[in-house]
Amino acid sequence: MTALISPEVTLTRQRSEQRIFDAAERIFASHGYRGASVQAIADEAGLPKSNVLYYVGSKRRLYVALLERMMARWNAMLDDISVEDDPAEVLEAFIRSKMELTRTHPQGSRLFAAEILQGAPFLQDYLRGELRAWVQSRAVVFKQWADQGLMDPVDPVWLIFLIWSSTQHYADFEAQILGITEREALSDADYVHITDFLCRIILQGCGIARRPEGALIG
Amino acid sequence: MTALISPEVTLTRQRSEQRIFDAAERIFASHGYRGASVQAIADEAGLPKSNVLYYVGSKRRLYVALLERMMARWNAMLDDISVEDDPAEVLEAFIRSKMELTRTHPQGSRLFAAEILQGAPFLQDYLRGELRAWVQSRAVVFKQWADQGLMDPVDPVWLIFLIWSSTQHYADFEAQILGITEREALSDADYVHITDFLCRIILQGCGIARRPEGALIG
DNA sequence: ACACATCTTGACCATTTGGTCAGGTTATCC
DNA sequence: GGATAACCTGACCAAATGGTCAAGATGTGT
Repeated sequence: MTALISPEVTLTRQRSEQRIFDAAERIFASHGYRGASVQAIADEAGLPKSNVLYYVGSKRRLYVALLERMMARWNAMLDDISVEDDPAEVLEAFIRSKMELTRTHPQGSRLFAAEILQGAPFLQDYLRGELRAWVQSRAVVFKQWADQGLMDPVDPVWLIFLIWSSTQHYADFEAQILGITEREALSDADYVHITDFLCRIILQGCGIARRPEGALIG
Repeated sequence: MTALISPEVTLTRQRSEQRIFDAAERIFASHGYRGASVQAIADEAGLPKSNVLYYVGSKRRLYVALLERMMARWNAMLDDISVEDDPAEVLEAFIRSKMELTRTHPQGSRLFAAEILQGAPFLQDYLRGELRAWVQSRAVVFKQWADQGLMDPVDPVWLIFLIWSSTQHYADFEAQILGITEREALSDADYVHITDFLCRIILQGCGIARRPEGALIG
């Protein structure tokens, strides 16, 4: 096939890796790192096992690549905030974008959950580095908002975890939710309702006036 | 050893099963059903593999027994409610007991999460039967409270999921939480703070007056 | 048409998997 | 001190595991 200058990537390779990655994400999401077998991933992708290994090198490398892909999506969602911003807008945007990540990438969300469940051996650096810094920087701003009387004085870190957990849940526990609510799947309309619900409860729960139109209240 | 009338259980058996169950709960919680190996469980329990299998019969039976043990704990937590009850008290008790389950049985909580993550193949009946009925019966009462103006008209089912998710999170995502908050473990004091935080946000978020002392408000 | 890198895959390997079993040890009741 | 049921475990098994490799198929730039 085409003789390419080193770092470039064939079309064939792109297509195969796409199939493998998507298949692997499903399998790893369901069964975790150890519970997933290369054979199962190959079957899911409709390729021979040796072909899968030709592209990804090893099960471990494939898993790490998938985690990195998911962390990249996560990072893409996180934008900066400042004290000058409106708490209502920021928190609502935060909830909505996190929920959107769950809705558009349920498998990736579950993959992430499975990794945390096994003690996050592959994510220690990320959690203790980037993500910790991210949380702490938001926490500072939340604290300032509370000091200014723009929201109730709640612990910012638990608040962030509340938003993460309540949205993440709709990917990780989808099977439970579908079983209980007698649904085949969660529709886009369901996601709209749930997101509105969460925005409402959490903003009101923090004592944040919703979209105060004007400016400061304190 | 003692010749026992059939259904009774030896002390030796009790002790061995205890060790095996606890070890298995840890391993299954970390790695899921497929990812856990009998050998790993045996090592964790400090017993030869054949001895583990002597007691539990098979990996599958062990897993199912553990799920049942966890569901029993869950059921023990769920008590009945009626329209006459005080919404604030009921919701707060609900949050507190769910959080207590998470705190006292983190491994079991994670085991449950892993089972749901893999699509809940062993819990379909439970989810679509008992648990669905439980949710629906609470939903009816919540709805009546809302109609009486005792709380905001929020969807009861999403509210229940919010409580489940925000509490469950502290078991399932413990590794993430510890990494981000620079903790070695969550202390009892942490749990108290988090529980208070969640009660506060969720009750206020639903427009429920906290412990109104007197009686109805509507 | 030739060269050459990419791709494809069945055969194969050592190790681990869940599970069985036979032959033994232990403990307690009578 | 037997009798007997419970307990224990190393040896073993077929199947599945992650991974390697060699030999060939494919495609494209020149």
